[in-house]
Amino acid sequence: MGTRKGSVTIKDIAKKTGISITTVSRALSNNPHVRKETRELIQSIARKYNYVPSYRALSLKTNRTNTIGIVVPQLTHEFFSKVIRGAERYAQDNQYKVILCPSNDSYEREVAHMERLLNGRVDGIIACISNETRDYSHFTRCVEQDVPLVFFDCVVEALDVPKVVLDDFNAGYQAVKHLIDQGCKRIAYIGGPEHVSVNYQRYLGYKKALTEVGHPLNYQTIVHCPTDHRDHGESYTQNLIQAENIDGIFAATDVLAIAAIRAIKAKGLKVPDDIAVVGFSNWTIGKVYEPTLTTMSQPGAKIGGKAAQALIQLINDPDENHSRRIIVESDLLVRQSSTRLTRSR
Amino acid sequence: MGTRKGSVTIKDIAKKTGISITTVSRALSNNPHVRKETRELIQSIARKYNYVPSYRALSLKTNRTNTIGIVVPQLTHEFFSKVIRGAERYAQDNQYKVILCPSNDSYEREVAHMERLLNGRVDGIIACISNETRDYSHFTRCVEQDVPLVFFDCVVEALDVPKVVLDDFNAGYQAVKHLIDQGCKRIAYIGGPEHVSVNYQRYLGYKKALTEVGHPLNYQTIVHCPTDHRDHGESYTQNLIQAENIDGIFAATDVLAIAAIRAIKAKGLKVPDDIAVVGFSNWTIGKVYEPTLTTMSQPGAKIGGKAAQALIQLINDPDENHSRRIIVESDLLVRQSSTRLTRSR
DNA sequence: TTGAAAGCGGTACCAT
DNA sequence: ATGGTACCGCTTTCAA
Repeated sequence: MGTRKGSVTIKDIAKKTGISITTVSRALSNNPHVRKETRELIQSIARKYNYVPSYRALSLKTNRTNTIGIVVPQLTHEFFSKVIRGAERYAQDNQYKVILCPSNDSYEREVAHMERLLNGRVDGIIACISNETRDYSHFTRCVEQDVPLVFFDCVVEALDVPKVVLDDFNAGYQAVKHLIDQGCKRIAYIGGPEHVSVNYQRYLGYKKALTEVGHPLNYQTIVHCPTDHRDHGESYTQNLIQAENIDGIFAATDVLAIAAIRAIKAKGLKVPDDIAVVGFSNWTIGKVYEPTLTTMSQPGAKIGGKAAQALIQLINDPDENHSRRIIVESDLLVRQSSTRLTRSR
Repeated sequence: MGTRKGSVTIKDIAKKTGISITTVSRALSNNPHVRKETRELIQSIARKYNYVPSYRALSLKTNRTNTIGIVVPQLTHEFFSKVIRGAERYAQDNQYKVILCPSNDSYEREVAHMERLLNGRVDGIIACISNETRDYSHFTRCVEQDVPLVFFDCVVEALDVPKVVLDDFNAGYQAVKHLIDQGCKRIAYIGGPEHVSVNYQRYLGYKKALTEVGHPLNYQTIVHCPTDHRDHGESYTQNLIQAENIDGIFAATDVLAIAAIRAIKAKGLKVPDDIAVVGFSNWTIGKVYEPTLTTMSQPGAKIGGKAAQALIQLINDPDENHSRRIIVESDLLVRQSSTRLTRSR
C-alpha cells in the first residue's frame, strides 16, 4: 500500500506477483520488452487493485507538473472569468491543470503568488498585472529562473515574453468613430485610471477619432476616474453633464457606461437621443439594461485560450521566439444606447 | 544545479561548501543542532544562489501537495466566481493553492476532472455537482480512496461528507412571505429545473408560504423552466401573464426575475405596481436594473470560505465528524421591484 | 525478456 | 554538532 491510504504502488504489485519492479513499470507503460502474458497479468492485477500512478513521484522524476498558474487581478469579474475559462479549457484539452492566483488587485498578493509558484510547482505562468503593481521584479525573477511566462491584457512591456492583448487603441477609435457617425459633435471620454495602459490606449483611440474629423478636444470633457467603480462613474458623469454640453460619451468600461446612463437619466435626459453612449467590454448587463448598451467586444475566452496556447508552446519549446505579441481584435456591437439615426421619433 | 534550469539544490550547496547534505538540510530548516556559524554560512550561500526548496521533492517526501481541487459547474457565473474567491482566499491564508476544475455542466468533464485529481495531485476536493450529473460513482470513489471531500450548493446527500449549503427552503419561504406582506394575492413561481435540489427547495418554500396563509395553489402559475436562461424566462413569463391574472412573481434566480420583468414591461404592465417581483441570488445586475431588484442574498464567498475551512479541517483531522451540514443563511434584500406599500403614487 | 540499482530532491533516523 | 544512508514512487540505464 502506498501512502495515499488505499492506494497501491508499483512496488505492491511487484511484491504481490513476485515480478520485479522494473518489469511491472514496463508492463504498465506498455513497453514492448515484456512478454505478453506477463504484461497482461500485471495489468489485470493493477486494474483489480485500482492502481493509479503517483502524480507526486512522476512529477519529481520527470520534472513536469502538467500544471500552469494563472495570475489575475480579479476573479469575480466578467472579463477575467472568461479569460480563465478559455485558458482552463485549452489547458485541459492539453492535459494541463490550472492553479488559480487571484491578486485581488493587491501588489503584495501578486508577489506572494509568484513566489509560491517559482518552486517547481508549475510548468509555466499566465499573468495579468494588477492595477497597483509598479515594480515588476517578481516577473523578472520568473524569467531569470527560466519559468515560462505569458502576459495578457495588462502586460509588462519591458519583459521579453509573449503577450496576448486586445487592440485597445483601435477599439477605442472605432467606438468613438461610431459616435461621430451617429452625428455626435461633443463627445466626452470617461475611463478608469490613466496609468493602466489599456485605459490609456482606449483614450488615445478616442483622441485620434476626434482629431481625425477635426472635432476640438475639450479637456473639460475628459475624465480619468481613480477607479472604474459605478459610484465614481455616476458622480463624475453628474459633474460632467452639469458643467458641459455634450451629446455623446465613450466610456472605457461598461460599468462606467451604465453608471453614466444612470446619471444621465437622473438628470432627466434621454439616451441615446440627448446623449449617446458607447461602453467597452460587452458585459452581460449591457444586453439586458434599458437601453441596451452599445459596446466593444472583449473576447476573454479567446484571449485566455491564446495565452494558454502560447504558454504551452513555450513550455514545450523554450527557445521559440519570445517577444511575440498576439493581438486579438475587438468588434463594435451596436445596440440601443447609441443608435440615434434609427430612433423612432 | 537542479533540473529547473538555474535552480540550486541542497546537494549543490553541500558540494560548494564541503558540508554534508544532512547538515545543509538542517541548517536551512533552522534545526538547532547546527552550529550558529555553520548555519549562517549555509544560509548565506543559499540566499546568494537563490536556493528554493523543490516543491516536487517535498510533496513526494511528505505526501502533501498543499493543493486543493475545486469542482464547479460554471466559471463565468457570479455565484460560483464568488465561491471560488472565498475558497481561494481561505486556502491561501492557510498555505494552500487551488486547482480549478470547471465541469461546464458536463457530466463527462466532471468525471474527467475527478479522475485526474485522484492520483495524489491534491490533498482534498471541494465540489458542487453539475446539473447533468445523475451518477455519483466518481465521488464515491473519491471517498473510498480516502481523499477528503466537501460538497457545497448542489450536494450528493447520500455521501457521508461535510456539506455547505444555503437554506434554500427557508429563503424561498421568506421571499414569498415578503410578497404576501406586500399585498400580493396571486403569486406565481418561476424557477429552473425541478430536479436540481436547490430549485426544488426554493419551490417548497414558496408552497409553504402560500399554504400557510391559505392562498390557493394554482399549478397554472407554477413554472419549472428547463434551464434558467434569460430566453426561457422571458417566453415562459409571457405565456404566464398572458394566461393568468397574477400580481406577484417569485423567481428562483435573478436571471429569471429580470427576464420576467422584461416580459412584464413588454406587455405594458408595471413592476411592482401591477406585478411585484422577487428574485434570488443578489446578482450585481439587480442593483443597477430599473427597477432595482428585490432578491434573496446568496453569499458565495462565505460558502466558499466555509467549504475550504471544512476541507482543510478534514485534511488535518480525517477522523472528524464527516456528515456535518453547514448551513448558511440567506437574507431578504428589499428593493424597488417589490415595494408596493411604499410606492409613491 | 527480466532484474538490480541509481537517481530525481528532499527529510529523518542512526551513528559518530 | 555533523555525517551516512535509507526512503518517498517511479523511470531508466546497464547487465544478465
